[in-house]
Parts: sequence; C-alpha cells; structure tokens
Amino acid sequence: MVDTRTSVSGESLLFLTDEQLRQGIEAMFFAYRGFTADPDRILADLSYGRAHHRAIHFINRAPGTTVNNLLNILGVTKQSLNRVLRTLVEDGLVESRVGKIDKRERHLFLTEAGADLERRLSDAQRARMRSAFRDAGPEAVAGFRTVLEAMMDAEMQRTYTRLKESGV
Amino acid sequence: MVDTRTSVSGESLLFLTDEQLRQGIEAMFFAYRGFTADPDRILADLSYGRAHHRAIHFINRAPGTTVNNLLNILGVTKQSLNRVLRTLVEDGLVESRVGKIDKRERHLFLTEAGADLERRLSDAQRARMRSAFRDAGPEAVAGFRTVLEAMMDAEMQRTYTRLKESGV
DNA sequence: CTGGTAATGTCAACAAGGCTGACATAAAAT
DNA sequence: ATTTTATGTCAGCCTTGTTGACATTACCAG
Repeated sequence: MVDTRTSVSGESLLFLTDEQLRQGIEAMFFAYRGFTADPDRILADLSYGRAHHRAIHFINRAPGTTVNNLLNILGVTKQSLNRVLRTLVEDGLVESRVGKIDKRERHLFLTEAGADLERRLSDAQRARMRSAFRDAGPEAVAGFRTVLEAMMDAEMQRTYTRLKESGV
Repeated sequence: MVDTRTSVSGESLLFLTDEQLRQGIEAMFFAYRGFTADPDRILADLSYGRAHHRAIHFINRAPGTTVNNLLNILGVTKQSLNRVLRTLVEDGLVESRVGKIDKRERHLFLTEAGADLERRLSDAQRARMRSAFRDAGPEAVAGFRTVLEAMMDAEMQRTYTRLKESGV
C-alpha cells in the first residue's frame, strides 16, 4: 500500500490516501444504489428492469438512434439488447423504423406511451439528483461531474461528451 | 464554471436545470461502468462476480462482521449472500467463526488468500480512483463526495458514515 | 453484376445474481 | 417453556448478461 500523506512537490495530497480512495469507492457503491432505487420501484410494477430503463433513456435522449449506436452506448451484446428492445416494441413503447438512406438500419423512437414512461422514470430519478445537487451546491456539483468524467473509460468519455453537447 | 445567467429567487440555479440533471444521471451511468471495469476483469478469470467482490470488500473493511451486519450493508437477501459466502468459504478465502458471546452469530474474516485477492481487486479499483482524483483535484473530490453522500438513502448514509469513521 | 461486408434479428444454451417461500437448527431472550 | 433471533439451505423463478450459429437484407467495391 502506498502512503501518500506526505507532501509531493509541495502539495498536500491528503485526498489521495488509500483511506480517502476507499471512501470514494464506498461512496460510489452506496450512491449508485440510491441512484437506481426510485426508477427500480416503478419498473418493478411493470415487470421491466434496469435494462429497459437504460434503453428508454437513451432512445429518448437521441431519438432516431440506430440499434448499433445504442449498442455502443449501452455496452452490451446485440442479443441482450434485442431481447429488451423486442418487448418494448411489442408493448408499444418503442417504434422501430427502417432507415431511409440505409435500409439496413433501424431507427428507434419512443411512442407516446414510451415517452410517458420515460417521463415517470426520469422524474423520479431527477428528483433525487436535484435534491442531492441542491443540498450540495454548485461547486460540489461541478466537482462531482469532473471526478465522474475522469473515472470513465476514454471511449465512454467521448460518448458522454458527445451526448452532452448534443443536448445543450 | 457555472453559468449565472438565469436566476431563481436571486440565486443561480443553472446547475439544477433538467439538462444538467440529465448530464449528472448519464455521468453516474458511464462512470459506474468504469468504476467496476478493472475489478470485473480480475474476477472474470476466477469465475467470481461483483457479488463476491462486494462481500470481500466489506469483510476486509470490517473484519469480524456478522452475517446480519453484512446483509444490511449489502442490501441483498440472505439467500443471495449465502450463495456467495459459501463459495468463498469453500475456496478458502473467507473464514466463518462462531461468535464467542452469542454463539448464533458467525463472524467473518478474510484468510490470507482472501486478503491477497482483496488487495489485487482494490489495487485495481483504487488505481482508477486515484487517477480520477488526481486529475480532478482536491476541491472536485470534496464536491464529488458531498454529492454522492446526498444521493444515498438516509439509512445508507448512516452506514457509510459509520464505516467512514471506523476507518479514520 | 457479383462477391464481400455490414446491420439487424433470432434461436439456443448457459451463468450470475437478484428474488420469494418454506423449512431446519441452535441459541438467546422472555 | 415458549418465542424470537441468527443462520443456513433447498427449490424455483426472473432479469440480464454471455457465446455461438445462422438468416436476411442491403450496401459497396471491383
């Protein structure tokens, strides 16, 4: 184990001690539970799971996205995604339209019912996020986002930034 | 930098717009993937999963913890935890000792082999956390922790604080 | 035009790790 | 003596991930 409490090139690096890192790890673990708890409750009633939520979220976020694009964002296999997507289409929450330019592609859209569910789910999730953000204040929020971004794989960082900038 | 153009009741609350909240949500999603990626690779080779990692982590963190206590921390059913714990005991990574005061309780400890694996896993996870913390700087790290803590369920907040204070 | 590649869908099988419900045992508490 | 608590275990189910194989359709390059 590395003890980094001592100064390195004149700077205090107390926030990099193993103990601090462990607290960061545990904070991520417990916070992620909170992060998913509210939507999970809604989904349970509908016999959907987190995978459905994620698909719905990103289809809403990038309407008309192709299956391949969604696969990249979600980082799962096409078989896994397809299972989820199929039920969403069958249940009338998602519409899959054949591409105009490239007819091999399917473009995904939420139906009205899909958008309704998306709103319910993200309202719940945003409420918690909003309350956490408000309690913590703007500087903390900026730091939160900076650290999370630095924690992503390089590729996901690009995906995240692309989505972020498309949203404005 | 926080944009201060809009004002609500005199305060800048741009960090509470739906768009900002959505970015926070997506940051959590992508960052959590990075957060678990490195240990997951190590675990895959051993045909263990995240559930094993979590058990090992918290047994290391609170040696001698009882099964019930671990159940509360992990927030799963005893059947679920038991399945994981049984394989860890069988594989000689965890030792389960009958309580001295209350003989119904089992106190859990890592064996040497268990501690070895714990070190490999947490070294990998800490390396990423350390790099993210270093890139982000101490103020960002403080904000990160503040927001995460505010995002936890009240009960998990207490658990987190208790663990945090026990670690010094 | 034809062969290769790409995007998608689907079938089957498997595993991890959640869950519920039921039941058993030992020990503590009342 | 009875009830409650802590733990373990069996069986079965669900979601969501995986791999591998194969089919269809459409685009693209030679």
